[in-house]
Amino acid sequence: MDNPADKAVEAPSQVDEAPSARNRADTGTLGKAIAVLDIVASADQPMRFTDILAVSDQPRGTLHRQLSNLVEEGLLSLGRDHSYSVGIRLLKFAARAWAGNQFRAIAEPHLRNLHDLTGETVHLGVLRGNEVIYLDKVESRQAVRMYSQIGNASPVYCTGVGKAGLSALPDPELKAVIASIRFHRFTDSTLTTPEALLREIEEIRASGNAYDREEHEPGIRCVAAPIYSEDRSFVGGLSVTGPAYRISPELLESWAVLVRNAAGAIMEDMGARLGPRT
Amino acid sequence: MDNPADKAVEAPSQVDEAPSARNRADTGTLGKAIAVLDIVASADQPMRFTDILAVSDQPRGTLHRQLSNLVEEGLLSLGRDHSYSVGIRLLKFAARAWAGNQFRAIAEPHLRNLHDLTGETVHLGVLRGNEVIYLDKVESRQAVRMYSQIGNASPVYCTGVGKAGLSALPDPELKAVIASIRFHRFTDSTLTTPEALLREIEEIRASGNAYDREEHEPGIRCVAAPIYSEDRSFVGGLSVTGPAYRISPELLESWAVLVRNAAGAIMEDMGARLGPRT
DNA sequence: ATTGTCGTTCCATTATTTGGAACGCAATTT
DNA sequence: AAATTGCGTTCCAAATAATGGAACGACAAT
Repeated sequence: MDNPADKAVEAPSQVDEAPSARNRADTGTLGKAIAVLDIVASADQPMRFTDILAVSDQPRGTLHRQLSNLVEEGLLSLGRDHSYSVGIRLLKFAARAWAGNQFRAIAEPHLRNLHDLTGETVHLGVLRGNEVIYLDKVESRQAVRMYSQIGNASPVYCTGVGKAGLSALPDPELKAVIASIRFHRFTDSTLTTPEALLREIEEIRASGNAYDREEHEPGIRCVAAPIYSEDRSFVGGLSVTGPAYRISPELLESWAVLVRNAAGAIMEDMGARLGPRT
Repeated sequence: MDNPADKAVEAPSQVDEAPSARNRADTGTLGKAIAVLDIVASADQPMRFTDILAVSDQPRGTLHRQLSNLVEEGLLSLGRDHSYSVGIRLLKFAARAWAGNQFRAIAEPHLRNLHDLTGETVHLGVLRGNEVIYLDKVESRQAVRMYSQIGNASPVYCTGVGKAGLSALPDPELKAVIASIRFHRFTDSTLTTPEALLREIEEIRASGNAYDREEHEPGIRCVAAPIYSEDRSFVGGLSVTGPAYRISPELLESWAVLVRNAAGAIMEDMGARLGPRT
């Protein structure tokens, strides 16, 4: 594996204990088990015991019991070749999470409207740590299978929705999230340093729009805008995405205001339906 | 092969720990936390603390910490009105579970084929305890939104896929599952006793097909067939479903062989791709 | 003001997780 | 064939985290 520019191996004394108390949230035994689950879920292929042992920092015996419990609960499934993969029980949970998600339900008509206006694919996502999780999407040709994008987790620093979300975070949290990123160069345009990212966040805050200029996938551009609750306890975004050959930078920019308006409308609706409370 | 008179015969040295020893699978702290998660996920509406307290048999302090941990981990989300709902982090896990699921991938072309032959909706599901979880579906009009059925959990005893799956279980497990069912009468035709269910399982074993004759939803019929691994460690099924006004019992029965063939083809494919190993 | 409900916090007791070491089994090497 | 290596699994005393009864604070209704 090549580590060209992401040699930012450690910035040791950067974030001292206090600010980074974010991820050290002490969720006890559950947290450790879910961390193991996350390792398996984040892998591109089924992992065997030793693979997991290498990346988790748990001792053999402990890890084995954690995996066994996860399997027993149906959160993982253990193939006959001793490979672990994510269990189907999670489908049930996710189906409920999706169907019951207020934000998604409120945003949906606005996504459709934005799609009608632009003719391109519209995505809705929320920030979760240093990832963005897509909640919904609207596109013309439904040839793509369900679950295609929904539920997918992508990095914050090279997606429109991700950067839009970051721009809505208060500075302390923003710094904490950025500090937790391990930058990977997906394309020539990918931002690979905290400094470059921070600089762009400032621009996004000024303009109200984030752009993905083929930073995640070559040939894919998008314009996004942030969506957030008043207290910033909830942060997400929506975006319009299309192929570079069809979407010129100028066209993309002409959609910026539409995206901002849609984001604003969604926030207004959320305020109306959730917000009258102090 | 049928064990006709295996009534309440107790196999003394068998698993007679306790009738409910099944769910006492000792997954420790994790199991308790997931049980709480399941309570929230199974509810039709967001639950408040006291609601959960009433159905979980945990003391206040304990439950509160479990909920807090689940929220902290993103498996639950806590609304400002103190209501808990399933967290979006589960979407990420589920997306991986779905995309990486071998069974689903192998079955997909057969589902499409079955849909082409019948013109009606085809479902694929697996057994999970006394529920069936739908993994995939193929239908003509994609008007229904994604996640519509996929990931949904339905009772085993009143769905085609569920009863088909049950018929593939070895008797001890079958009895254990049936013992764990809390029967609910959805329609006039719903089976509501273990005896009636067992009787029907025998018929399914004999014929190879399970039917849902408007037992779950009025006006909805389906014919199903079981799919299982050789050692029965994995059990599921597939079905063709349609509205009663369009699907006569005779038509439904004429599809039975198609459904059985599709199920057989899927099992063959699974054997080829997973099975040559002893 | 008063009572009741609900969510939250506290802390000594208790039960669970922990993790180093050893085991059993294949596949590979000598 | 015998020895070795790699891998998943099991065991158990020590360490740690979960437990749960009780008290607290906020808010609403009386």
